[in-house]
Amino acid sequence: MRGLQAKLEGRRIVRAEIRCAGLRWPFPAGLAERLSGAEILGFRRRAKYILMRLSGGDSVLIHLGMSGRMLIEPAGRNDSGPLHEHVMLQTDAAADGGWRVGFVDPRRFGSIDLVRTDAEDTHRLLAALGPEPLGDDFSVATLSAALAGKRTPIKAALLDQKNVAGLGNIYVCEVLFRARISPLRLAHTIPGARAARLVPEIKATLAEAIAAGGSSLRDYVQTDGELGYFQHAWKVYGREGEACPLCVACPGIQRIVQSGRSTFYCAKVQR
DNA sequence: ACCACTACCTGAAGGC
DNA sequence: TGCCTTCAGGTAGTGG
Repeated sequence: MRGLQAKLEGRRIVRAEIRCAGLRWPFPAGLAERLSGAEILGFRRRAKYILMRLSGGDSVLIHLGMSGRMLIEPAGRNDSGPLHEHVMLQTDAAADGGWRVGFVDPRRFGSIDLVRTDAEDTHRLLAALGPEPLGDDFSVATLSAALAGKRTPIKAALLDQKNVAGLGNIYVCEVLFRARISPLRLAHTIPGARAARLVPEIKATLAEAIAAGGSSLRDYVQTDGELGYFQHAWKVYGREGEACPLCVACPGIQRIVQSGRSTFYCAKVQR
């Protein structure tokens, strides 16, 4: 997001190449034509979506799925880019020579759609999303209300984007560990003292992740091989069998499967 | 209504 | 060495 804003805001798209019919869903009709010639006015994030606002009243709704990334390089290359670069935009030369923006997504879980800027939040993918965890709308009171009466495990409830938007599997594991709450505990037992522990940990974990430049897949190596990703700070995720950082004589970090997803936790610390 | 489970996709990693 | 299987992730849709 920060790189996108710094390099692309105020620039005009002079070329758009669409190299496949779609990813998670088909691309909207006329995507290349509606991108070409538009000025990039700004960016906004909502949950795991990026919204790129264009002149002309369109916003581009982008989801990076799990393996997607936006590759920004100085313009000049005329080849088809790296493997799995499905969409490529080029901006005007201006003072810096322009940029080549590639949407690269090997596993094709990402998506790109268009939505009218004045109705962004009514898009079917955004309409039902819960509050932004870093916003004022997300509080002990609102999370408690969302979880009240739910018989599903808290792990699944935090992954449900209707309750809180933007948490993925890794962050939910980390957040529950930091709040010392068992992932198996039913959601309706969280409101109250446990929610009071959980909410600050959700905010702190996401704030740290954003400051560190985001997360990365355990099995997906960035092409630049750059280190310094948030994964180095994971306390439980991917650490099955390792010692729990908070207790000495416990059996260590366990891996279980909930809702078809891996959960990592310490059964002694998390209750 | 609520909740659990699966399909979608590709590449990495592990087993034989 | 190389083929085959398994697994990871987010979310819409299905089935219970």
